[in-house]
Amino acid sequence: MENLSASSRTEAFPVGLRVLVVDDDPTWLKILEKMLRKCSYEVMSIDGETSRVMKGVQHGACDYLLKPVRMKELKNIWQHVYRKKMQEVKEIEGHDINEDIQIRNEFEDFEDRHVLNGTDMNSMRKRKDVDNKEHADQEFTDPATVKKARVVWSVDLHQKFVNAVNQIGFDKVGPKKILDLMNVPGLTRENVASHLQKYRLYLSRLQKQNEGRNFGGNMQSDFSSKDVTANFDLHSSTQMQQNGASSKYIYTNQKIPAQVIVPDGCADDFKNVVSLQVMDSKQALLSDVSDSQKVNSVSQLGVLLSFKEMMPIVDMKPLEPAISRHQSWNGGIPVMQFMQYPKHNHKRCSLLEDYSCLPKPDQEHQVFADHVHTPPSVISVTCNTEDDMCSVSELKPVHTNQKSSHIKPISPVPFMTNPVSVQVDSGLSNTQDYSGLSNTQDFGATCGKDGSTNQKDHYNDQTCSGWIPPPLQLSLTNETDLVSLPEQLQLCSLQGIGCFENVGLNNMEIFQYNDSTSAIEVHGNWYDSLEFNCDYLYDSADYPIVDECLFA
DNA sequence: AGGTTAATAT
DNA sequence: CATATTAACC
Repeated sequence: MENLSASSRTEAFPVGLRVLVVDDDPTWLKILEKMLRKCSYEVMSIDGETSRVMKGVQHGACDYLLKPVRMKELKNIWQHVYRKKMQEVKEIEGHDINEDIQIRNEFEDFEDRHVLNGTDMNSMRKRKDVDNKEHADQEFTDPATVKKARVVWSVDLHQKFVNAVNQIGFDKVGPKKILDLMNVPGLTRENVASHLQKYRLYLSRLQKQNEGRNFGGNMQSDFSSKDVTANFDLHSSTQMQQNGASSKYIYTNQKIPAQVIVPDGCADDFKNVVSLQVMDSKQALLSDVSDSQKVNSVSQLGVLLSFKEMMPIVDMKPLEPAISRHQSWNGGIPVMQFMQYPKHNHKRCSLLEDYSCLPKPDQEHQVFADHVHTPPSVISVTCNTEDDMCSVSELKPVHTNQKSSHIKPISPVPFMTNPVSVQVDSGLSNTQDYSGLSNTQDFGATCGKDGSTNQKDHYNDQTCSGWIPPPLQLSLTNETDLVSLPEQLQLCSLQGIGCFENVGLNNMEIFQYNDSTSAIEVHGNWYDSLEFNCDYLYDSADYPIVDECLFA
């Protein structure tokens, strides 16, 4: 229903339009007009002459108010509007709680501002109070009496939030910006601020855990994480520009190993977090990395995947070798840790509710971008159970013959040469529920419980005790072999993997899974350089478009 | 004016 | 208890 034009306001009631006839009190008229216009109601100011009122009703007026307007009457009208709106919302997209909230909030807001605080509405207020008492029994239907609903951060809402954060850039986010981007009616800045607070807390918690796990034991000072908070402020004034070229970020140290933590969005039970640790080194080290790998002298990437909420790091040994090497390369350079975020423009980043989609610091991007020529990457996967861990591979190239592997080596990408180590830890965890998948609950079980297994065994023997040959393979390197992950991980890692994109493999893109299908989508550069062949995870058809710019 | 943090409410 | 809201501070 359209609104009546101003000119028609005092005259005839256009046929087919709903008209709300109100008294001509300027104050009320203004209030109601504003309040109802949003709902496609037209507020009219006329006298109470019966004929005119009748005319209005005949032409669709759903109600009318005569002076003096009482709160009760106003509420009734509002209720009408409210119901109508709700119905419309339902018809369109099912019940959207946000709409509901918005409408109710609007009314309350209106009530507070114009009634409770109105200087010239004292009498009205009194009446309102009386009315409230009189109709206490029907409050449940009265929107005005409904307590302000708490915003429920549904998956969808959170997704919007995350998307907004991604677009803005983690280092530049602010409740206001996020609110604007989210464009969710009824949502307030405070709501967003609150959620942001929780979000940050969540991220910091994850990072903390991750740090402990990765650096706590064997890693030393170099990696000792300074402040958790540092993660959030990637000082770098990184510009998240995908515009590409602009490299504005000031990176503290390019050689700093970076750790990316990726929260997974798996189901509650799946408390694991996937974190990616990226290490950059210029040395070609990795001699052991592989023969097959031509290590270039550029940067190496070590990617660690760990599952969310893991327990304290149990054992880092599997990674030790790699790490030590890294250290040597980097010397005492502090590890830069940050949360991994999807590219801003990842429209595709639709991870479920979980916080997996973090804004991505571009620093990484930048850093790696510079190193276009990186050595082949190697992936090492380690799976830590609560007690022990299994490591699949190390920096060394894995010589696997797994044909089964779903991984299909992809055309080697020249620049994608960094060795990538993936560590998957599974632990117990708590449970935040930003997860949507619930497939990995028993991930730990799959890992050898004996814990004694050492990485080598693992990666040479995939079937080593407890270790279940994972179907999921991340093959980041051409020659490198695949890494296998426990099945349960497959899905989980989805998210984690997605994060790779930002990890500085400039080519990596994120992939996300859809809630409905859990399908993962890989897009972006990721597979430019990498090849993921997990059919079950995603369809090649769905592969995102490769960013050709990178190849240019 | 907004953002961040702490307190409080649910 | 986890999370949302509110209030108090930068």
